Amino acid sequence: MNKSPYYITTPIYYPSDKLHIGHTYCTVATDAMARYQRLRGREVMFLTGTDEHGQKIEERAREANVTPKEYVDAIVAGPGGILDLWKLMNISYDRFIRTTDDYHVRAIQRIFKTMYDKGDIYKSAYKGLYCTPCESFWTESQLEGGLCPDCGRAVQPAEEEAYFFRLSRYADRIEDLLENTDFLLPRSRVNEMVNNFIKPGLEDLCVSRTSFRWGVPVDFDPGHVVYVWVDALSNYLTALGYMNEAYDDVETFWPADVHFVGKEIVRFHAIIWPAILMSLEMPLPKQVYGHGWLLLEGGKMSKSKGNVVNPVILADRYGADALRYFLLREFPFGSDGSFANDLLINRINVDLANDLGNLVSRTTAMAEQYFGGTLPTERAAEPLDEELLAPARTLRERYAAQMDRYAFQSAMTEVFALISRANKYIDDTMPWSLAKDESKRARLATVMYNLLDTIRLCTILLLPVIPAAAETIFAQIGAAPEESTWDAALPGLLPQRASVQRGQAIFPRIDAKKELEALEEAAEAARKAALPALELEPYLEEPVDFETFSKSDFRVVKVRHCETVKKSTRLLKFTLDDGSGTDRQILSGIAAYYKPEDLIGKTLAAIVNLPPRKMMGQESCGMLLSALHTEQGAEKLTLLMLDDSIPAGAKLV
RNA sequence: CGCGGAGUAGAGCAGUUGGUAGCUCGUCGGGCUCAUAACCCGGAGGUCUCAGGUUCAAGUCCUGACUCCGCAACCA
Repeated sequence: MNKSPYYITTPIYYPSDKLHIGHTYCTVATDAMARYQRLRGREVMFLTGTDEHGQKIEERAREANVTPKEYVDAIVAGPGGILDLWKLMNISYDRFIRTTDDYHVRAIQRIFKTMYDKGDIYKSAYKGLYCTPCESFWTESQLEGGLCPDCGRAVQPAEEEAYFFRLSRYADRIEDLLENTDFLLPRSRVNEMVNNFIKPGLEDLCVSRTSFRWGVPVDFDPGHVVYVWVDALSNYLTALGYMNEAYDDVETFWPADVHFVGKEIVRFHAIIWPAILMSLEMPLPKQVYGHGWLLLEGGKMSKSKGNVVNPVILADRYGADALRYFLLREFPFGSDGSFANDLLINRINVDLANDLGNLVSRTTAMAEQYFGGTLPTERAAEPLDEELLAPARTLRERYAAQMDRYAFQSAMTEVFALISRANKYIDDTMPWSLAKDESKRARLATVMYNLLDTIRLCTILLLPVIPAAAETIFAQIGAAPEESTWDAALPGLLPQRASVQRGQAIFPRIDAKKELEALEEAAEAARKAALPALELEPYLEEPVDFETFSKSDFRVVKVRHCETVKKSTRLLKFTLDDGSGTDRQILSGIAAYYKPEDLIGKTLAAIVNLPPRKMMGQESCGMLLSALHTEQGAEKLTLLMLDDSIPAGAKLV
């Protein structure tokens, strides 16, 4: 068995917002792989973290009126932040790096200087299209209708001084790496990289900026900060202590065994990162795996579409294990998948509740009922047992073959095929029938033992995916720690006098219909909470001259009568005393906000010299004044109500 | 002709190196009663987008067409 160290990483996430199910997906997969390798007996370093610099964070912080550091601190370490999410999801990372950590900042400065001294980083001019108000450079393809995508104003060609990385120098070696090795997986990502980026020619990369301050300063050239590539990618090394004194693990763990990354950042990891390492004369990671995305309703998940799935809500309702299992079982890791609540609930019910949970439940119940919880040692095997035991003997190897190629979905399918086989074995052997015949106690004990032992075996292999539930199952079937190791993942290693301890249902069945509705509501509530608390109408920039304003005749009016308008959902009809001696009729579209009877007798304000206008066949002479604003996406309207001591007809000036 | 991916039963998906097309839900029928109304068996339902080609044999390889999706470089 291979006991060599194993180093695996997630990307470091950009904490400009809370993380969503996509980040959770990647991190859960990495965690499962890390736990699998630990199960295999390897010394694992599992690294995750956050990429905290850059213009976007600087802007967000300014909008929130806090410093950038305060802003990211809240998202990373604050309540409900990234650290909390990983705790909730039971993520067993060994180290968490933040690019604002002192040791990382110092190391980046040294790395930058090293590459500079070598001649791989040089100073030149960055040319681009610049939006002055936004202080941002844009590429041609980013523009919307030739205008700045942020503010919609015109952009000008401009240039700024910047440092460049001589990426072109390494193009040939990288093409060879991608095409002739299995460095980048799955294979389908290779064509995309080579055709899109390498064949057209690799251009040198801009690796510093002067247009914002929030980054690692270039210590030998004040005014420049290190741009994202060198800063973020190097985290995989600095977290081990490369060019810093915080840790001393480079020898042990570098090169990394695999970087798990989303397909959108494959390019950075498969081209730029190897080039940086080549420049630093460091060994390359063994593999980069570009996993697929979770799509929603056929489209990409995005905040603007309002279809972001909140992992916290799901984990709270169903448990982290259920969500972890779903993510890894439902989707092929290398391709995109469609996320939907009904898929989640269905998968939990069918696999975890009906098949696995129920198997544990019925098996432990029978062991208690027939043997008081502890099996006797007499045995009576039958040929039928082989139908369960034969696949059980080979399960571990079949599972490992899938896990070793990152095929979580197939690995889970292998395990659950044996769980299904165990359920069938119960039907085939009919323990309840054996229990009625005293002479068949040895046979009954054999059946129960085979079942408990199969559960144990399957549970070992499920440890990487559902760690907490697996421990509960071990406790219920009486498997000791030494019987829950990789070496023990073969049939027959549970003690003959196994002792069960029946407990609560491990994965309770979910009422699908009720839960789907509840999830809809929760999503709706979350959407509302995310809307701005208060929105105001835009202020008019065009001035109005005094004369025009003075022409408007605002008067105090008293409501004599008020009623709804037939066939209209929005209108209320007012009969008003405007002080002139003649009643005035005004129609107003405020039925959604007021009941007619509540308004009778109130003192309001109206403009009375608007030309009369017909609405729903009735004449409206003027307009009532009200205040309008938006609260969490909902429009609120309030009539201007005045002190009742003011007489009708009083002019508002 | 920018690049890549996808198109398989009513729905959602799996099919690694070409060898009798599988899974979940739904549906119809049967069995069991240990269990979380769960479990087990069986039936119906597919010209594997279309058209060519290679092969003894193609969902799987090749060519072309149609449709959908993603990416398009300093953007995490």
